[in-house]
Formats: sequence, structure tokens, C-alpha cells
Amino acid sequence: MVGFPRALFSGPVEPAARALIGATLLVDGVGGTVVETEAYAPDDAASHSFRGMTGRNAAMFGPPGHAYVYLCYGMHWCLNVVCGVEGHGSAVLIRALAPVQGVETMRERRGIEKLAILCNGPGRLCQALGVARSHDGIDLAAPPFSLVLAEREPDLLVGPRIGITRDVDRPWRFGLAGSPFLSRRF
DNA sequence: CTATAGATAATCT
DNA sequence: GATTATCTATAGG
Repeated sequence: MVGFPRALFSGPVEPAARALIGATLLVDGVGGTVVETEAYAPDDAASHSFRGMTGRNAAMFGPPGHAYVYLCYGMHWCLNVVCGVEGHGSAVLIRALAPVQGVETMRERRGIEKLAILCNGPGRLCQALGVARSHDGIDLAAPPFSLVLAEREPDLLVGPRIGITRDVDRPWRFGLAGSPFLSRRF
């Protein structure tokens, strides 16, 4: 497997969310292995794109393979990978990473020592990787980003998504089986 | 271990 | 004015 998986992100969002488990995500050389994702689609009441395009979610309707970054609860940035055809409005939320590269940098940004809680949540991983508004809408195939899929699909956990109030029962949360870096147990 | 509240501000109605 | 794809600290079993 060589090159950025543009074709994968141009297709349906659920397979893309599954394929991202085990991928390596770096920002300026800092990051690790993706161990938890969630899928969001335009016909999905829990999705930001459900009610059409607004100022905040414009990147979600942009080209696939780009980032959609937004602030939630007034203090946490969250990182998504835009999927589907441009203008469609689907994305994969990156919920947790296993820290691999630049661990000391991540520790400094987070202000903690414990590896297990460095990147195990969407807000936490953005703080650890330094992701914020400036990354909204940019291409994940180009610097400062680096995204490489796993060679083989690992064993996956599947469950309902976290922190939403509508379409609560869709089994669109995916995790790496046995990982100690998940944001919550399945 | 689980449960709960409070922080905090952009975005949308 | 209400809502929110969260995190942390603290209290209780």
C-alpha cells in the first residue's frame, strides 16, 4: 500500500471509518496509531451536516480526504476526515490514538505524564497533536499531516457513538480490539 | 469503581 | 437564549 488512500475517502463513510482503525496519523511528525473512530453521514440526525451547510461545517462539504476541525463545548477541538463525494457532507471523527511518535511533545502540550490518557478522546488528541482551527479544510495528504493506512485490517470493536443525543443507536463507533488507548470501553 | 457537576464559548435558532 | 460529536475534578460506594 503506497500513497494517500484518496479513493477510500471518496466512497461511503462507514467503510472508511473501519479502514482508518490501525492507520498512522501524524501532525508535524507527532502522533500515532488510530484506535477509535466514528462515522457521520448527511442523513444522520447526529451529524453536523444533517441540516445543511453552515459556517462551521463548510469543510464537511468540501473535498474528501481533507480535514474538518471544529470546536465543541467551548474548549475542545475535534478532528474529522471528510468522506464521500464533494458536497455530500459525511466525515469520520478521529476519537483516539495510541501515542507513538513525539511522545514528549504530546506530554508537554497536555501537561500530563500518563501515556494512557494522552490521546484517548477527540479533544485530548487534538491538544496533543496541536490541531486547531488553522487545520480546518486542509488536505490530509500534505504537510503538516501524514496519514498512512494499516497493511491489514485488524480486529474491530463496534458500538453506538458517544456523546450524541439523536440517532443514538447507530452502531457507527469503531475501535481496535484490545487497545488500552480507547476513550471508553465498548 | 461509577456518578455528577461545572467549565466555557462558538454556533445556530 | 439554547445547544453542544468533551474533559476534569470531586464525591460517594
